Amino acid sequence: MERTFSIGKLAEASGSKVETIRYYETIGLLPEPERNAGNQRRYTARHYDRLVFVLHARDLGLSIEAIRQLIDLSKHPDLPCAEADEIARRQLLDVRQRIARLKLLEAELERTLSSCSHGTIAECKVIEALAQCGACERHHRPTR
Amino acid sequence: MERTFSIGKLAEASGSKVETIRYYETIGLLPEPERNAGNQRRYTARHYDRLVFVLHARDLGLSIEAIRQLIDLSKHPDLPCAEADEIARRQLLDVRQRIARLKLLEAELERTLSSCSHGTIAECKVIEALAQCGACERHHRPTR
DNA sequence: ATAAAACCTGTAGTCACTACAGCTTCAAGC
DNA sequence: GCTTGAAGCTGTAGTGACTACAGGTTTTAT
Repeated sequence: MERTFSIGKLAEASGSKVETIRYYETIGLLPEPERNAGNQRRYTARHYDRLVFVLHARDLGLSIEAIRQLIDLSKHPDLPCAEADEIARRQLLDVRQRIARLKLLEAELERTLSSCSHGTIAECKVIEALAQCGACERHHRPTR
Repeated sequence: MERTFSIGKLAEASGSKVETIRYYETIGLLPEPERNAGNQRRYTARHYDRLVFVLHARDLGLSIEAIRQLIDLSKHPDLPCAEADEIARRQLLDVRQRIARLKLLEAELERTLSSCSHGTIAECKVIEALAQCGACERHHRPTR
């Protein structure tokens, strides 16, 4: 019979948390494991593999829904992989957009900080800069 | 008497939403405006300024809590601005870390996608790559 | 045998909104 | 002045992806 381990060991081995594992089970991302005589979850290496898959995908920024789709896809190994490819491609586009946006924020914060002459709040450029409209993409009317 | 406008006009002028404005009021980021005879909110230019300040700060990634601190600071204009400066500085560090992290993800997704030979799911590198450990920073034991 | 650590379920809290239900009020056209 | 539809009101629930807690049971180590 297969070697099994507790939820605590699985959390430790995977670098995640006990609560997260139980949460993934309730939303169906992890299959329900067997229980021992005392009703405690006993995991196998297959659970570990699945959990690591989910954690990696989350680390890459995939939503739970996207991961669910990938798992569903992997249950039909003879289908073409265009869909899986598409999920990753969309994610890549999204990551690139987030990088671009964050770089704008970085520049804006640098601008904000460099203009601060460390006086009192009344003359603080940080607060002032936020009240004004720097590299702002928002559609609003100009400040008075 | 001052010119006032409705919550809808304020939303439109600021590029935000009616619900968001009411939400900011309930959590104390916007002061409660006067009401007209029919109990509807009537805003002034000062409300608009405050809202734009909050929206800009949110766009820059500041948390509601950080914005609350900045607003509190701005009520004491004679204090030194070191604290406001510090909030922006922490935010800049955070933004830079997020950028660095996203760039790792980008590289990983590129790697994942470029190795896909567009066959069937069984041989799909996208799913396979997620199951394995690329540029992964997570502390877990190696896959079998 | 006992005590501490780990586990269980179920529920509530987090953040920053967003959506909805079921009302009241306002503005424009006739 | 009347009607109608848009806009406003309050209060509550839902979102995503967990996280924390209360109050119990089981396992493990001594």
